[in-house]
Amino acid sequence: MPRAKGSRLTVKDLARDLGMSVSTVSRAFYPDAAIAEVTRQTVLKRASEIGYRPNPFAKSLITKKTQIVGMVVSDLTNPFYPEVMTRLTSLLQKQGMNVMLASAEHPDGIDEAVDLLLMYQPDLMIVLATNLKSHARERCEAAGAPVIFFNRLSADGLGFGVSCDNIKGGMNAANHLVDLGHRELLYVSAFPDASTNIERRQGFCDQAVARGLNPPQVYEAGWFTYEAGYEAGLAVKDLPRRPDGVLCANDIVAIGFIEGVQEGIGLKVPKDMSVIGYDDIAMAAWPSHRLTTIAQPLEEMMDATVRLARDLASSIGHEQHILHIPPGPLVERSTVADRRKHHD
Amino acid sequence: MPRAKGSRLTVKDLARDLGMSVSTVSRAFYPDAAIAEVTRQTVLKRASEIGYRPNPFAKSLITKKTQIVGMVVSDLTNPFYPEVMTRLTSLLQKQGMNVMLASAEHPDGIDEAVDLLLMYQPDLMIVLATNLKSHARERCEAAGAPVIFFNRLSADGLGFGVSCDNIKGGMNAANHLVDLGHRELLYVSAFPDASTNIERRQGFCDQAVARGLNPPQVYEAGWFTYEAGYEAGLAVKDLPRRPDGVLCANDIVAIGFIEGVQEGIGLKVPKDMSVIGYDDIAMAAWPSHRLTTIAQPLEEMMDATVRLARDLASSIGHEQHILHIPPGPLVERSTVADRRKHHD
DNA sequence: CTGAAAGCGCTTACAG
DNA sequence: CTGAAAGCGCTTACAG
Repeated sequence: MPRAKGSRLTVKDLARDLGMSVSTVSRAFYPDAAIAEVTRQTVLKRASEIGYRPNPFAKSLITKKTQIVGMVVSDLTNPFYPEVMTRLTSLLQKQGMNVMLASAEHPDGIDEAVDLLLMYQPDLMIVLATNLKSHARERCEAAGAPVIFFNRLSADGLGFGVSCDNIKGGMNAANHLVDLGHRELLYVSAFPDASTNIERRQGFCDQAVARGLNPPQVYEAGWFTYEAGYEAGLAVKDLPRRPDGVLCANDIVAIGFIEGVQEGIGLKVPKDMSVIGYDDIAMAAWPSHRLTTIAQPLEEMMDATVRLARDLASSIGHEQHILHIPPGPLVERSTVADRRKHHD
Repeated sequence: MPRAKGSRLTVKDLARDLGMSVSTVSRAFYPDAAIAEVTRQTVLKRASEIGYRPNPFAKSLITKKTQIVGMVVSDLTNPFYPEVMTRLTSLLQKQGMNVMLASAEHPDGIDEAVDLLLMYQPDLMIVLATNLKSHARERCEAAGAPVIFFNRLSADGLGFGVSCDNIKGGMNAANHLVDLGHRELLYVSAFPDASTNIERRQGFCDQAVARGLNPPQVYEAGWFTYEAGYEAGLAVKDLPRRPDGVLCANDIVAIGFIEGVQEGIGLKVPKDMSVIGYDDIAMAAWPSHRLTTIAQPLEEMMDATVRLARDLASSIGHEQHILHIPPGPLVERSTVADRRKHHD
């Protein structure tokens, strides 16, 4: 028997309806509570009939658990993140957690976004944002909320992280190019303070040298965007040496880069220059691009994140650590050529 | 003087610290409360010093306002939505509202996502999702939360909506093509239950007829995705009549369509066929695509949404209505040809 | 296994 | 303008 129009049903309503005490009714919603199974079933049945659900706010006041995970995003122009954000949200919801979102338009706004979310005392924060030098970790820790950095490391290497092994990924790209006879490499760098960018570059450059090449040239595109990649492509003509193989910091940069190289200075990919991306976003497979790229092991990364989230939210102790998941495979498509026949 | 490690500061702590009553302290946070201005300043100053902020959950228990807006998304593969979602989130945050996110992987999951959000008794729901035949509006209304449909209409035409005038947009596209001498039009339709799709189609087809052409052919691509557009492009060869001008349901469909037409059946855009998109997403301007498109008046739409959100959240009465904002301009790029010279 | 009572952190009539 | 008290909707020792 629903009551006044606007207001939700409360435990009291349900208790009165059932002729039980509020304590008993409340217990029915907790699997571990001491309550007769038959009582629980009666309560649950009636609750769903009349549409009663415990008010999560009142509940959190007692339990000190909010079931809320705060999610901070900023790197919006990269299609990788919307997908992660949205799929992670679905997965977390299936675990009974709800996502509160804060978006920072600029990498420097991350700390602000974090503070906003912290007001709601989330059980956990997940940071999908770029900026290595934010103070997100300290702030969350001070507020008692553990943080997971997804696809990023925190500035100090502390906190929880889920990341693919970007150094290894960079190495794989270098090996692939060297194996196919490339001799002069280039790394197109994106946001300089992103750990992904730094690690991919390091793996790529070190491995090139280890394989006997000159240290790769590095072009600082500055951002993880199509536009930055395009500018980098245009700028290739001003490089001291013309590269024959390049790794871009991620797919969206690579797609812009290829366009810049082809339209701006008339070089052909992969005939004149091979290009590899990183992420394997949906767009990389489009006929328009057919980008060869290092895949991210997205499923594994998300599963690991959700598992970690579940544990942390229920206060299961974990040493802070970074989960390094092996990089996904190098997906061969149409932007890398075999140059071995051209060399001796 | 902060207290025990884990726990947040409370009004009591601040009151004790200041030698005031909790009532007085509490009042300092409400602009309309009866409190001496000097007292308020003292409280606010000390609060920010020791880092006290009222617990929003406890607060909402009394005020029945949560400052939460629930946002439902589903149309994720369309880059239009991540951008809207994220920018809307920023704008709402500036108004003191917080966004709780639920994502439905499938259009049919929208109602489920809505229920989940409703648990948190949001002051307002915003639906960014596709499906015209969900019961989102009824459910939200039953739960006492007003709904704004962004870029969509509800199935029954009720509820609040912010939408560009898609019929007008479709007409503009038809006029542009007819003006440039196109004679045989095609509409590439996406999700059949999306109001945007239906309205754009209607405006386009009706106006073509009004201008003396045959009714445009319609190809049902089924989804707002690149892949659906690509398939549609491939399918052009099976059409009874070869179109010389086409409007796609949105940009991402258009980009896929063009690729399909060019790669699959060797026609050139715009030489053999002109194509217009809808939305003017960032990608449309990329050198890879240079898509001619009907822009959405995004800024106006978001501003209108935020204004409406503010009013509704603070219970300012409004008649339910759809805000129809005039469509943005037709942005001419490189996918429409002038065919007037070929006709007499 | 069940119920009466206390209390989570707040706000808001009600007196003064 | 200020404070003491009641109460928002819940959970959880504490008795029984």
